[in-house]
Amino acid sequence: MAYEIGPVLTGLGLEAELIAEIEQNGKLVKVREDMPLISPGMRATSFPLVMEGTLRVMREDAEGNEIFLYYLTGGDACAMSISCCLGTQMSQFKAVAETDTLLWMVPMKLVDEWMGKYRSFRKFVIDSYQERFDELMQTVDSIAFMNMDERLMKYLLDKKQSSGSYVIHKTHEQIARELNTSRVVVSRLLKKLEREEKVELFRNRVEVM
DNA sequence: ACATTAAGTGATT
DNA sequence: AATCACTTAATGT
Repeated sequence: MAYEIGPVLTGLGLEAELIAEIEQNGKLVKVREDMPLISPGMRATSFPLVMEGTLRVMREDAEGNEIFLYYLTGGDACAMSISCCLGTQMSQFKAVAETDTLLWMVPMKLVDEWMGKYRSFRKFVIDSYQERFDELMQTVDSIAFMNMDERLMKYLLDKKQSSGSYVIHKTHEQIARELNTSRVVVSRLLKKLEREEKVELFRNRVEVM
C-alpha cells in the first residue's frame, strides 16, 4: 500500500505536520535503471525527492553530447527543478536513473505553498539549492582547472561516494561519454591510475582502491 | 567457430 | 587530449 517516506525524511529537520502533508499529497514513482526522468526542454510539474537509488544529473547538448554534473541519492531533492516549474524556465538538465530509483513526487504548486507556510521547508529547499549549486561549482572548477586525469579521479570518487561501493560497473566508453571525452583517453588514464595503484581494472568494471 | 564488444597501445596531429 | 589504426581479450550466438 502506501510507501513509508518517514524513514528517509526524518532527520532533515522537517516538522511532523509537514511530513504528513508530503506523505498525503505525493505519489511514489519508480524509475528503472537508465530511464530518463527529465530532459532539456521539458517542464517539471512535480518536485522529486529521492527515496532510494541514485539519479545522475547532467548537461546535454543538441548533438547528444553530455557531461556529468552530480548525483542525487536518498534524502536529496532536486531543488533546481523548482525554478524550472515556478519560473518560465525549461529544464536545463537531464536526469537519468543511475540505478533503479524510487522517487516521491510532490506537485510543484504545493511546494510553493509550503515554502511560505513552513520555515523548515523553506530552509530545506534553500539548503538543497545551495548543495546543488556547490556541486555544480565543483564541476565547473574541474572542467576549467583540472586535467583530464584529475577529473577522472574526481568522477570515480563521486561515483564511489554516491553508490557506497568501490566497484564501478561501467565501461570505459560510458565513462568517456559522461566526461565528454574519448574512450581511448579514458582507457589510457585508467591504465595510468592502475599503475599508480589507485584503481584496478576489469572488463565492464573499475574498482577504486 | 564466428561475430561482436571491450580494452590496450603506438603513432600522428 | 583527440583521432586513427590496429591488436588482443572476453563474451555472446
